[in-house]
Amino acid sequence: MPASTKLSNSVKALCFLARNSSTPQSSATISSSTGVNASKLRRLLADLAEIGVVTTTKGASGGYVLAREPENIHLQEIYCAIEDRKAFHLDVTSMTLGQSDDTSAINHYFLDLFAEIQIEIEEKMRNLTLESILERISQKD
Amino acid sequence: MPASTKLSNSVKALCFLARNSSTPQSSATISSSTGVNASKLRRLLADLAEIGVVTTTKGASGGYVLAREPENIHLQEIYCAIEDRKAFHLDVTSMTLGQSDDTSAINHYFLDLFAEIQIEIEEKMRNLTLESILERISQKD
DNA sequence: AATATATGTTACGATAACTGTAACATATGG
DNA sequence: CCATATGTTACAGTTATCGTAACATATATT
Repeated sequence: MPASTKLSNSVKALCFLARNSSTPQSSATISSSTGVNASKLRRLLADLAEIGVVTTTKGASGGYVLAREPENIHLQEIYCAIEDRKAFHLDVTSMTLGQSDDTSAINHYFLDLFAEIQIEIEEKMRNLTLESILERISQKD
Repeated sequence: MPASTKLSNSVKALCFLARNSSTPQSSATISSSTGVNASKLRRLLADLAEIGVVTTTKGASGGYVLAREPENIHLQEIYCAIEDRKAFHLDVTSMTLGQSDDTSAINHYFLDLFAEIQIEIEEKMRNLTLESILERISQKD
């Protein structure tokens, strides 16, 4: 799953949990409401459990519960938890041997540039909380 | 080709042209120096010719020449010329029918967010000229 | 005018990524 | 003991990417 899809799918699940916080919600329940495949949800929520965004309980009447208030959950930590490969797919073709110095210098240049952009994106996401997203999606225009 | 790869490949070609500006350079020549496939170079350079960044001449001893000074060429226009599909691959899974309002609202939320990020990236690239890249890659640390 | 050279464009097979789903081990409440 | 849920792995179908080849078009050069 691309980083962006994982991120939006995670937020879909977390928003559902925020709105159904009285009892644990199973991946099947979340799936039928959000439309995201249950297996994929489990994979994402397992990662989010590791960083303490949700708590999980197995067995009958188990499921997922939001572990923190929505205002204390921000996109950046979600992104970091679910994303293994670095970056938003801003890749430069891997350097091949025997090319000119310029070519590898330019590769480095763009790797640096993309890393910089990556940091700015994460900085932006650090200021976006689940709370703010819930507010935003609640107001119908 | 992903946008980021197209961009770096374009810059590789343009840097080569900037450093060999006395005569037209063929795609084959640029390819052997940069390591980028000649066909792909022609595809990219054809787009760059349309926006007047390079001029092309066909036939014997023809090829590509930089049409402007490197300080008047910036990354944003290169990016826009070569990129057909929008955005740096910050996609949200296409919305499926029959899902909850929240789900589609969240899709919209991320589409907006990614569009915003996209604009910021382009803004950043507008300030990066070919000249500045040439300077940067010339200084060996 | 003929020819070699170069661009512009399309097509194609091979490789890799993504999608959706299934399957199953592990754990736990009733 | 068993139904239910998570955690994890695997797999086939589809889609995207990659590198390359091929060829039509155009044009210097001889």
